[in-house]
Amino acid sequence: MKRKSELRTVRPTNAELNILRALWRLGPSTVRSVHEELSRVDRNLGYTTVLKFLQIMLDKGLVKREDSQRAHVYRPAVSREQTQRQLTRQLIDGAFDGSRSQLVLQALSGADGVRPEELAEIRALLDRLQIAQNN
Amino acid sequence: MKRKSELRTVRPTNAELNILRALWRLGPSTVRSVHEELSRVDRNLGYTTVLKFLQIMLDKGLVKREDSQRAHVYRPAVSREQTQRQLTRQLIDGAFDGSRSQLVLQALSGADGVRPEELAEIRALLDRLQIAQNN
DNA sequence: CCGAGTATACGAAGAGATTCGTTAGGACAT
DNA sequence: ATGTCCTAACGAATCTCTTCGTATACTCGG
Repeated sequence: MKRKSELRTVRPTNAELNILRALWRLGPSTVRSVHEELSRVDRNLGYTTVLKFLQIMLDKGLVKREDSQRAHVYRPAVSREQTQRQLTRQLIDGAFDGSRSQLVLQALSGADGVRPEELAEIRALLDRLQIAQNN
Repeated sequence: MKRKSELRTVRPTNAELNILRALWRLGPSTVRSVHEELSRVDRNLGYTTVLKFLQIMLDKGLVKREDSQRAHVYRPAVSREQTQRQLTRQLIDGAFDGSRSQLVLQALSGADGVRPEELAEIRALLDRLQIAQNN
């Protein structure tokens, strides 16, 4: 009696996030595909574990399912960007007292490896923001 | 038989992070102080709940305790910055496939409220990074 | 039709996180 | 000394997350 009552999107747990990442990489996939993909990294991950998670995530509304075929096909119901936004906001609120820029500074400082083109991209975004503010 | 075996710092849970934030704000505090501080936001938080968490956190090495007085005084054993770094790294790895700059772009875009001085600060940091790279 | 192989569904165990109730002891005013 | 008021300590209930074992059902080649 709760399946349809998703006003806001649910926060994926760590394990769920792993599954979502596989789905974002692979696109619509069977349980088997997802399991194989994740097995590359975690050798001991069980098939039914993945299946169970996908069922849970279906219930939470994190994935959608096409079950016309015997092997059901799952796909993400939340976008990568949307999820990244959600988790980032959560971190900002939870650990940076709501200060977006503190997070940015944290992420950039001690930066051994931010590539030049990334720096340029960030700089470009800053320019756009600053222009927007001057209006 | 595990108290002293902290090679790396433990990831604080959500509730623990709340307590740490209170301690970072207040400085060394009794259970009562922390409880009062957190009660402002969560009206229903019990005193013994806070006490229990502080005991757990002491065990995990997240806080230190001065128990010469009857009312023990707790203080953070991990710094705010250290914890922010840890959690940020975790988010980058878990949700941004290790790309620091993707997180930065995410945090800045859709930015309704990044104040001008914050933008300037970020820009200054970028300058420093770029100079460092040209050496 | 039957068995081997592959799928989903279900339940439950075990670990971790969260929250308190209850107990017991110290301080101190009466 | 006794009752009141704080305090810490424990243990336990509850919830969530993670992981599988087992049961059951479908499919297809022989």
